[in-house]
Amino acid sequence: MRIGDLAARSGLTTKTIRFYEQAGLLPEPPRTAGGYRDYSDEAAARLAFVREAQSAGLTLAEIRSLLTLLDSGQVPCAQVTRLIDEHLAEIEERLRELRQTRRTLRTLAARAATTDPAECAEAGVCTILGPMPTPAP
Amino acid sequence: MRIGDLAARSGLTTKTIRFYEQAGLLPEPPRTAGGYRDYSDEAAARLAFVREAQSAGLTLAEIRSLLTLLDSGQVPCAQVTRLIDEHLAEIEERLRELRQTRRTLRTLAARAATTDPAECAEAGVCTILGPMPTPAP
DNA sequence: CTTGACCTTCCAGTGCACTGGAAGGTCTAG
DNA sequence: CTAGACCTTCCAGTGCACTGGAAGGTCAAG
Repeated sequence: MRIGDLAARSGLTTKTIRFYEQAGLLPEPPRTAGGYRDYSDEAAARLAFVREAQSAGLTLAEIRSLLTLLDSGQVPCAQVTRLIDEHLAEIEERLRELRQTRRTLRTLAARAATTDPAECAEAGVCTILGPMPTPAP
Repeated sequence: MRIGDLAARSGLTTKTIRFYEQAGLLPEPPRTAGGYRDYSDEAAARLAFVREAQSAGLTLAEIRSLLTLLDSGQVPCAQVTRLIDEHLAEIEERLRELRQTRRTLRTLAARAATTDPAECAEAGVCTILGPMPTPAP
């Protein structure tokens, strides 16, 4: 599979795939006689993993270290488990934050729904952004 | 309140606060005779709102447009409501994504827990990163 | 043999959200 | 009056994750 096919299959650009290779996220594939990169299906799975991890908020550096560990084969799996657990904890934290923000925005939305534009005009500022029920962190 | 106090109160740096002012997120405060910025308590609330919105994944540009709308006073509150609803939808989407990733990582963790390091050594690659139960998007 | 799609490397630029540092002004305590 | 903390502006740099473009090579179809 050439880089264009892999790009199409993974939903990335060829640019991004070369960038990931250079960043150590994707191993250098074999080349054809003409010098083209020749990917196996495994590469697509790897890219999928990268995107997955990325959407979890992991940086490319973190993903690289995770992949390097996974790849090295002679890795203490316990360490892999620890890494995964760490990232799970991070995700839980982000979930909590997001839920908090959703709560805030919902409050905002409710206030906006019951706010008369006229009332906004009276006060100098739209009353929606008033004292917020935002528990200080 | 001077910028250092505001920084301490909001958990930001003075640099960041000036940056936010320059970015149009925080109105230019009045100055003391000596030229120091002189903030009211409202500024702290505004910064809290910015951080809140930011942790929801909104960019500073989005937050600025939201604040500008809220500030202009003569804004159709309906439009504010629409904006908030949009961002709520985005948050819901991010929550969905995060939950999916959490599922994936948990599967990974479970596999790692039941994987014998010896088995990893046999296959060229740690078996944890195998075929993933990742429903293609 | 040429056209066009696709590939190669290399280097530079973008957008976001800050962050650092220089050079200098202000204010309070001793 | 001076030291030190804190403030000012301005400009440049950082880190991340790409993205664009130039200059040129490869390959299948016509």
